[in-house]
Amino acid sequence: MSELSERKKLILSAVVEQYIKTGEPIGSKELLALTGMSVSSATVRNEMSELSAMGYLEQPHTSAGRVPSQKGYRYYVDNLMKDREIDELNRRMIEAGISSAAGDPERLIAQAGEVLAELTKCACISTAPGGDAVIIRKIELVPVGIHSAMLVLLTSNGILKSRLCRLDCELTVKILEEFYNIVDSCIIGKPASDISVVSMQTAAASVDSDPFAMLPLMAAVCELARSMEDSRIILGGSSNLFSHKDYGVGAIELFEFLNKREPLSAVISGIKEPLDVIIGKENLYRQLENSSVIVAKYSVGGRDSGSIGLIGPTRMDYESIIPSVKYLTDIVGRMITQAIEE
Amino acid sequence: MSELSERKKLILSAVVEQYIKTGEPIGSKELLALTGMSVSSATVRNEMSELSAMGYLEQPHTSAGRVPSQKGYRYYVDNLMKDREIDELNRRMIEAGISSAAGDPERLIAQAGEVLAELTKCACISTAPGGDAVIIRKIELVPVGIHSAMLVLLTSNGILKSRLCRLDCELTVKILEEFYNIVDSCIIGKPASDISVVSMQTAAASVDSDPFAMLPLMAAVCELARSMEDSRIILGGSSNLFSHKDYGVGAIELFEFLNKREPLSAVISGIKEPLDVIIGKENLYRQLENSSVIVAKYSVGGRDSGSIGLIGPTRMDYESIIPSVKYLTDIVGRMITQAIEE
DNA sequence: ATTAGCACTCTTGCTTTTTGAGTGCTAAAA
DNA sequence: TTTTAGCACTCAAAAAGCAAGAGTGCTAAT
Repeated sequence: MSELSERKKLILSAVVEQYIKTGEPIGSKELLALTGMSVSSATVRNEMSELSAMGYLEQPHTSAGRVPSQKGYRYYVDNLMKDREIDELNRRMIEAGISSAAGDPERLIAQAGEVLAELTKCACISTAPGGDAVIIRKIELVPVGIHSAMLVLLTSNGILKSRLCRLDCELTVKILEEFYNIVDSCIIGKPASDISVVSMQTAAASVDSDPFAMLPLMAAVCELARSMEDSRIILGGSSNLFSHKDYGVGAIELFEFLNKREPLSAVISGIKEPLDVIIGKENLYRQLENSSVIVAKYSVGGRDSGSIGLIGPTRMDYESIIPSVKYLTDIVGRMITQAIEE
Repeated sequence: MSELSERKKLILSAVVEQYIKTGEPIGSKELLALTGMSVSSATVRNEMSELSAMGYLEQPHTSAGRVPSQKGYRYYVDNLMKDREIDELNRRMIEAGISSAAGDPERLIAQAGEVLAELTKCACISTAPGGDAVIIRKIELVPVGIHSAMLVLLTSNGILKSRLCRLDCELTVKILEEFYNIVDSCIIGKPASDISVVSMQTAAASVDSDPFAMLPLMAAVCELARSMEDSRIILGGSSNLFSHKDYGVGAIELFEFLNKREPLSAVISGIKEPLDVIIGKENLYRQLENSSVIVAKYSVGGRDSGSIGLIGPTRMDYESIIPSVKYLTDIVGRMITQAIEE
């Protein structure tokens, strides 16, 4: 597939990089100045013309310069781009930005997304650590009033959710006791995905005293367990999208698409490589056809646990962003591993 | 100040209402058709001309109809607008929208804001219940690993915050015990605003064993107490602003302004009336000069506890939105009161 | 105090012109 | 065969011009 002549590679690469920098189509003269090649502009024009025919470049209209096509970006990312280390500056920013949230995995991921988004002027979607085997570690029921209590649920990946719930009857010591019995026998140590409405109902029914007292509590447990799954997706810095004139008013549509949340998990999950770049129309969703997505997985304790994805215009600075994403997933993985395993 | 003739009032009122409806400037003929007055268009023109001179109306350009000026809106809101009940439909929507979050004050406010924003196509900023006298009701420290524990803090207004924290040494029973001692004696029952870094440090120093073990925990308590204050502001439905063509591209700037969060508390606090309308340039911030803000306070157990504010274009439907806001603050206040006091 | 009539002003939408960057092609040169 | 100079051609974007229409403000009559 790498059948391009060296000169073509040089030209393609220059077009991509310059276009990323300026956003303007590149003409033959400009290109000449840029690369410092010692041929005439006519020669360059011929080469560009061929690159167009091959599908790597395209022109907005007949009398304009060239811009990279989707295929052009792809070739650039796969073959031409240098594999840089992360900028010193970016590294510092990332470290400074996330250090404050070091101990708390959920906050850490949220913070990391925020920092990365700010740094790259992209939107960031990420998943809190989790994966297949989230098990419930601990449940506490803290009485708040006579009829209400705060239910707190803690999972093996260090995520905590809470919810205030109201009882129909008074919250007696007996009820508390029975609640903890059920919890200890049927919930603790189980995967969160196993907690279903029916399993909770049968558990509640097995209780000595009034089982109806237990129901609202069990329902709340279910709801929390469920929300563990749902709320894993975190969106950060989505308003950065407005700063790119590439999108124009389309930014609004994209913004609203991202804010729907539901489709996002499909966007960043289901990659096989540790880092993947999806360019333009390669995306599943029409709404992303002018965007590129860079996703990387992070792993906790040696196993894949979540991923962090960046969304920005196709014309994004791949060469500098990719190392940042790589670095971030790396460090975040290490930090969470450290926080959880003692 | 109510020195306008009846006819002028009728005209001003019609201009405001029609402009709110269509967004187009109103000409003399259209106005005539609208009000059904039995005079000629020339007369109406004279009246409009006077209203312009008085500052209640203005024209985008010489040959266009009139639109309300800021002063015009102000007069309309203060004197002309009918004091309606909330629409049956809106009431239903609100009730349906917030019922699911009934038990949990923080979620309730967030949800209420979301619903109100959706209903009115405005952005909604609100403050979670709190006010001066938030006291700390309960603190739990749930061990997670040997070196880390989840700190959970619950306040009198039903808000719960949690944070995972790491210790430098092992988390022994002794440390737990001493921690709870400090908590019981120095923290529980105190207002959150009293929890300062120094008071925590002295508390930690008073402990038998290694006081350094306690420090990270105390720091975390501080941080949580502080975050009670900071995170009270909730922003909802801000992307609705994009649906108003009034803002044009200015919507982006406004959106970014709102997303900064910091200035928002100044926007919705500091009102004296139970419900206040701030129109256009009356706002403190330049970024809001084309917006109006409707703020209402809600009270929990008889005392002011927080507020809910709507932000939309100056050309918003005051007459129908105001009753909705009034109703929502009312019902939210009642619900939280019920949830907290048993 | 109203009203009819009319001249005047400006936006809006449309078409036309101009300009300039950039190409593609051809024919000559290397 | 590859490169280059030269030139005609294309097309978007900016500028300029034009016609229509809505709406006003003023004046003089009612």
